[in-house]
Amino acid sequence: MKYWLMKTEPEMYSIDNLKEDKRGSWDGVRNYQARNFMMEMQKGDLVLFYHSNTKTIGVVGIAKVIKESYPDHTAYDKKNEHFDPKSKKENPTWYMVDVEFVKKFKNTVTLEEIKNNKKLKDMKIVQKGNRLSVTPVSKKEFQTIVEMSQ
DNA sequence: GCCAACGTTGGC
DNA sequence: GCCAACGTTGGC
Repeated sequence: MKYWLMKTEPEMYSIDNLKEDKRGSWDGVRNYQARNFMMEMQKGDLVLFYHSNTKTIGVVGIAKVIKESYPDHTAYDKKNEHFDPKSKKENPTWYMVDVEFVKKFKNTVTLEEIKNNKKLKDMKIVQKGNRLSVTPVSKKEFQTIVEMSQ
């Protein structure tokens, strides 16, 4: 089993939205590296749910992959903000996965706390200038984050 | 295939 | 709202 971190802006879609919906499709990813990571995801993989671009930045909870990558249909929809004319149904450019709500942390593990933890210095989100919305996380890093949330 | 211009992301 | 750091685009 693998572990991941996925970023979202809570104004757009927060952990509370996922909790309410129980499950959600992670569509709209239009970055090749992030897409490639999504295509590696397997059913049962766990995801650190990260809030960016907000007051309290950090990991707010856990989600689980329940459907492995499949073509992102929002790329074909002209009215969708993520429409991409280059993505063809015969040969899709973009993919998405489905995730399920697992838990919301009692305490958000903030970016500041992550930065201050030497064990987490290799995480992509603490390295400067990283803008990837989907990144792999090691088992150790995942467990450390979970411990920090308690 | 290079690279300048432009757009986006995301922390502050 | 600013701006640094990237990714993407398009002219040559």
